[in-house]
Amino acid sequence: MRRRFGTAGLDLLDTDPSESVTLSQAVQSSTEEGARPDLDGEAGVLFGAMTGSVVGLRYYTGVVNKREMVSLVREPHNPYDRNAVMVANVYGNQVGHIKKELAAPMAYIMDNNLAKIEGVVPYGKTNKFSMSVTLFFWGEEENRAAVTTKLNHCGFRFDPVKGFKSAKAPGSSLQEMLSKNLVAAVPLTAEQMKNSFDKMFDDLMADKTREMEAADAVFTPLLPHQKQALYWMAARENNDHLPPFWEQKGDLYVNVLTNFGVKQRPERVLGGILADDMGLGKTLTTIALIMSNFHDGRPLLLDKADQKASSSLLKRRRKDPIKTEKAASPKKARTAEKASSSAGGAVLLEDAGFAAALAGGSAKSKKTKSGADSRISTARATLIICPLSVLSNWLDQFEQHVRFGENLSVYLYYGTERCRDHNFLSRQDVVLTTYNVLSADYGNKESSPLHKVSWLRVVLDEGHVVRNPNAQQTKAVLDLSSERRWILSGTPIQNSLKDLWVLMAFLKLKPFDVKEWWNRVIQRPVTQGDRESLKNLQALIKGITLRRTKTSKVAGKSVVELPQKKMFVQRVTLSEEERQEYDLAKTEGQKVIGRYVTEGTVLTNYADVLAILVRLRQICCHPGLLGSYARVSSGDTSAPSDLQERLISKIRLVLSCGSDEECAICLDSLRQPVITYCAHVFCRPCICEVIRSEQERAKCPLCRAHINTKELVEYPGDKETGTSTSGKEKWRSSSKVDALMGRLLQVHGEDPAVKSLVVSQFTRFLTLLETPLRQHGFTFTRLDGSMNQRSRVKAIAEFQDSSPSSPSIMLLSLTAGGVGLNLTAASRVFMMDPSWNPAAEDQCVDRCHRLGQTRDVIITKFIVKNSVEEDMMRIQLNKKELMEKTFGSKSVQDQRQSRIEEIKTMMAL
DNA sequence: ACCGCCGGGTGCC
DNA sequence: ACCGCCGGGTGCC
Repeated sequence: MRRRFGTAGLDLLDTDPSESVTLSQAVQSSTEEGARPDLDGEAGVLFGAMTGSVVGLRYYTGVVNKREMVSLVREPHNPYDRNAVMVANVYGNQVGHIKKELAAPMAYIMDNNLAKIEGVVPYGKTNKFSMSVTLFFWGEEENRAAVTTKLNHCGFRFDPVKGFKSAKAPGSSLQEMLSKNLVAAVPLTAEQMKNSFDKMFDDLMADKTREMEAADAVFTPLLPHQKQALYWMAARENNDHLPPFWEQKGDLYVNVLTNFGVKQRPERVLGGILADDMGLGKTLTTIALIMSNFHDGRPLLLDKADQKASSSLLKRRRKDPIKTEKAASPKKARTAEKASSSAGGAVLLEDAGFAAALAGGSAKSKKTKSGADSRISTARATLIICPLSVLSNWLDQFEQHVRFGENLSVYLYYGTERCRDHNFLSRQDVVLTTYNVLSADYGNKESSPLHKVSWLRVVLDEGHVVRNPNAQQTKAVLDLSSERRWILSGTPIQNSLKDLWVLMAFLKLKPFDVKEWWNRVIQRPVTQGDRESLKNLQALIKGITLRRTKTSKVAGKSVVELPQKKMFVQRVTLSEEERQEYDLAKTEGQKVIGRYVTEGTVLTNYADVLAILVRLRQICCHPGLLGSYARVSSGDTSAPSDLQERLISKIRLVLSCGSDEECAICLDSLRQPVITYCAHVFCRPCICEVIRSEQERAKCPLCRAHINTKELVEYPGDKETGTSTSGKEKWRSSSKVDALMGRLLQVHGEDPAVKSLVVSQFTRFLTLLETPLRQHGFTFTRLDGSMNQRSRVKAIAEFQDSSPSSPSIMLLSLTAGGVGLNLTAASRVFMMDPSWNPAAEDQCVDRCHRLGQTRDVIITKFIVKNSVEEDMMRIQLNKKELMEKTFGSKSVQDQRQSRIEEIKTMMAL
């Protein structure tokens, strides 16, 4: 049986390992989301705390310190009492049982998932037979009554808040906890989360500036920031420190967060997270690490000159010179194995550990290594797991960066013909596989070859893909056995703090590899805004992560030198005809909105207001953008009788043209837009969160009308009505189109090799632009949100191609593609219309202003004089300033008010 | 456990 | 003596 919990055998006091494994597994399984939904992932509220007693201490070996956190585990099959609740320390060693009177209501509460109960031992062990424990009850508000009633029925009562002083685990007195709970738990958005993490990494660049040269076998010269990463990674792998939050106190090693202590030194964490931004060369750095830091800082392969020159000195440490394994394809594998087994034992090496490693660790040895010093490693191979899409990239990069002729054996463990002999695998230098293959193998547990090898190093490429703790692939990854572990990821936090748990578990950062401790000590307190815990999290991440963004600076110098980025605003004057049309629409809009303003119903009619603004913005681009339905907008008169229909037409009005409206709750671009019966558009997750937290009392954040989940109408998607726009009608230009064409011709005249991005929020505008582009003989391609994956990839590849026949222009919708989208072929950007969301514009520019860009990037923003566009620009600037100043912490009321002000300004009201 | 509880021994002071 | 009191045995769930 494999030890998931892993450390049971480490406690010296633990006399019967087999028993403790079972125990550990009980702890483990009780914290896993299993058959019943669990609470510990969700924050919940603290119902209260009380003191209980732990009895039966003399029968168990688990020890606890003063203020140590303990876990409570139900034992429904206990032969003496089916209500039994056992108490275990952080390593899962049993300490005792909860006294039976109290165990009765606790069992009821735990079995019905009414609350999550957590224990802290206030005094540690004061006598041989029993001790007190402070119990904290956490749960959903709706279960509070049930919990209190049950406890009262059994004669128990929560301690009064005021008199409560004892049992203070760090940062967790009842008072503190209750007061924290009064602060509403506002979940961070993905963007806020990303920002706070980028900030977290920022201040720790300074001490990570030492460099290390790669081994000679690495052909490609490393850039300075890559040498820094290499130094740091090698140092992490060779470090001899206690893991974060562990301290030596007397003869004990104590975790200062949980106050748990053991005699056994906790295992070192060799590895971490390389979280550099895309394009900084994580792959190359990792290859350099593999080549340069084999055992004890020595390179994996010694080059020929070195071998000769120092052969006598190095005799005992040098690699097998007759090494012939080179199996890049499964077919070669078998022959390679034969060759190596005949040559394998030929060299005598005195350094047992090194020798064993060179020969390749054979079967996974039972984890007997205990002391940090006495371990003898037999591991040789590095296992790299990556998504299928980058598999070939790894092979290419090994090929490209490792000096030609080196006997590096890289085995691609992929395809039905893959060699499943774990002895063979453990003799490789590198084994490359995918998450799919790994978890497929893991499906037949007994026979998963990758799980039989003791790896020197396991690397999770794009490590953020391992996120769901219940997924087979996660279990497969966590169950690998390795000395050193690395996670490569540009975005270690995809959505929330929750995502980090798997990464901590993979790195075996005790005690966070067990979810209960991660939740209790980090996740819940941090999400509830506890500063102390956030500091702890920062310290934890800081210690194990290296992250540089393309804008990171090291000692005042940019990590990556990017070409310049220059932004120009080109003001466009409307033609007389356009101006007339614009002013007409504006007067009409002023009337409508003016009425709303005097009535105080701007927010109630927000969808209409937006539609009017969109209409004005469209006229600025091209009067032909006004689709037939857009003209119906201003009043409410001609709307269809059916409410559903009317709402759909409204939401379509706001979104169909591809405009980038934002959600009033998250202030970010709309995701999964829905419209309420009161005609306001939000992200579905945002508005659902409001409804969930306010229940029946839920009101629309914009107009305070009652809302509920059933009354949300989805945006049915853009049905391109494909009417007037397709070239049939007589082509008519616009001032802005003319301005663009003038620029494009100029650019082309100066240097035909320069490529441009033409960006708009209105996809219909992009379509319109196709006509003049064709007329002037430009070749172009297009990328917008409506395209499927296949055609996207094709469009990007075409555009990035440098051949003369490749398109020189890409029509790009502002929000198309993720952050990863790489359009470095372009060095000119034309922003056809301003967006409400400045971040969206920055992100868009970053698609070409990124690593790999060789030219200066010139951005031209077209802004129509005396129009909403100018107002939008101004508002954007204010917003940016405000965000920087206040961290976006404006109250909802303020936001509403400033929205109204914005609209009034724009409509000159 | 320097307790509580149980049950046997014991019985004026 | 159908009590009180004493002191030894005993002890999680």
